[in-house]
Amino acid sequence: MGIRRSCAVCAVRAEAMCATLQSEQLNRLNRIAYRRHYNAGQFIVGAGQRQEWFATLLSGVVKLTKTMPDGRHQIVGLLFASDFLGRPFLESSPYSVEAATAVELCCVERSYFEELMLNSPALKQQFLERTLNDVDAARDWMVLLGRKTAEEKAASLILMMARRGRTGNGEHPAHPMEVELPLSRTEMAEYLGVRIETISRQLGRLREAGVIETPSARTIAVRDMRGLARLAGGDAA
Amino acid sequence: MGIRRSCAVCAVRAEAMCATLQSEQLNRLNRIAYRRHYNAGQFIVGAGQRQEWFATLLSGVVKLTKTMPDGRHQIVGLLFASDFLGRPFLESSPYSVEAATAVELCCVERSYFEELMLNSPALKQQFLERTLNDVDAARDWMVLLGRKTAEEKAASLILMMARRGRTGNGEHPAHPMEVELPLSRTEMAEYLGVRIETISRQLGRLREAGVIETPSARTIAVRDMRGLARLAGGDAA
DNA sequence: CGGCGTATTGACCACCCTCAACTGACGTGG
DNA sequence: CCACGTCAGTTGAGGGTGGTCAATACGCCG
Repeated sequence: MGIRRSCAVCAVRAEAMCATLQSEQLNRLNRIAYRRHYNAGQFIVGAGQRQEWFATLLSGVVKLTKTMPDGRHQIVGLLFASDFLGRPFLESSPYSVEAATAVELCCVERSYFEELMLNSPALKQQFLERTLNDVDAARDWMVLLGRKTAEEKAASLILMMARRGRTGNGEHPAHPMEVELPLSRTEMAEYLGVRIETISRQLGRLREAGVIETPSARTIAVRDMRGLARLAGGDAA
Repeated sequence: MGIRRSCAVCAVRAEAMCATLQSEQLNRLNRIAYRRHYNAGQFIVGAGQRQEWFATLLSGVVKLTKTMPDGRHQIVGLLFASDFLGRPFLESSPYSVEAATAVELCCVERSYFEELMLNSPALKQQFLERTLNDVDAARDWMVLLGRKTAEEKAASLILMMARRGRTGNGEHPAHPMEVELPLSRTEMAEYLGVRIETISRQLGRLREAGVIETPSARTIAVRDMRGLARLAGGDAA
């Protein structure tokens, strides 16, 4: 208490989109931005729904999912800390947005953000480059979904998580490096385009191959990063 | 002869990104833009290669493909007339770019385009909105790759082509509506994440179901658009 | 007509899906 | 303290979709 929440002490400030803002704009942002909290599993925005605000993800993991008329799900993207949440210039969200873990957001009104983008070329540039990266990431994932085997898919996911969720303790991470999965087996399956049983079996195979250990259902220890990358089918995907 | 190629008579001017440019900028563009031609199958930019120019696609179809170390291919995007070709703000192309049909491009130097985006907020806005649409399209395709059956994939592709390649002759297109496929069977397979033989068989099934006819290998006549959409698994993907 | 590349068709099989039973962790209540 | 229910994950058995390999048909061109 006492310390007002402020951009100055924001944990993701350096990596988030607002990093480009000038002090004057930042002061204003500081006054009008507000927080939202969600528990794991809660819906944030439904598909086809209009979202009246945009946000930067402060902590937790958010999943973007699409659902077919008959109920088949596909996770089409994950958001991590410092990522932007929202779809400007479109009336309704093209997918549903859901908290995969407990989530903390830093939000601004839709209209404010759109105005800010008009007045701040640097912000727009930031947003553009992020969006271009999103396209690249989505296309990378298309290779995984369309061309990789179940084992390669599982290995690729663990690899991605290991690279994202850096422990941050220096150049040479601990061996075996532990990865906390923000996804349940069901969510892993929805992300990789396979069934949950297949996930279980492939994790078993990776364990038998000696490249990972599974101390608990949500924890994976990578024993052989090189071998894992090889089983993932090469990173040129 | 006589008529100098000019933006004023450009067939895709209204839909292309340069539509936002003011007359002064357009005059300059008119002087320095130049054309490139490619035959079907030719490489335009190799993966990992630096592209010294960007372009608007005047005619033809361009495919963006990714290749795994062992040679597996996945088409991760198609470009049609008026689409933008290039990846600003990145040193090397994240995929290889190839002509699917004969292709005509209207090109400008990379440095010129990047400068133009700095000076023209409207152009940058255009580009941003296009890129956001690319993300949405890629994510739609992720649903197809991860969740649809082979039959749904085939139906979805034909449906997409039917909607893209409008004959332009009014509200009620001819019945049966003919679609000229810009892709070979191999390319269809690489786009849908299946084998070429599967494409053949699924087209056969759609023919037996009475929703399409195949007058020639590259021509598909849609007899029952509604039925095709149903077999495609619903458009909420 | 022969040759070549593309597409189709057939036979077989493997990978992954489906359905089902089982295990383990956790929480509640008797 | 243990019985019981619940939920997530694992494991097993069997089957279907789509992959693999091979032969055949078709279209185009010299």
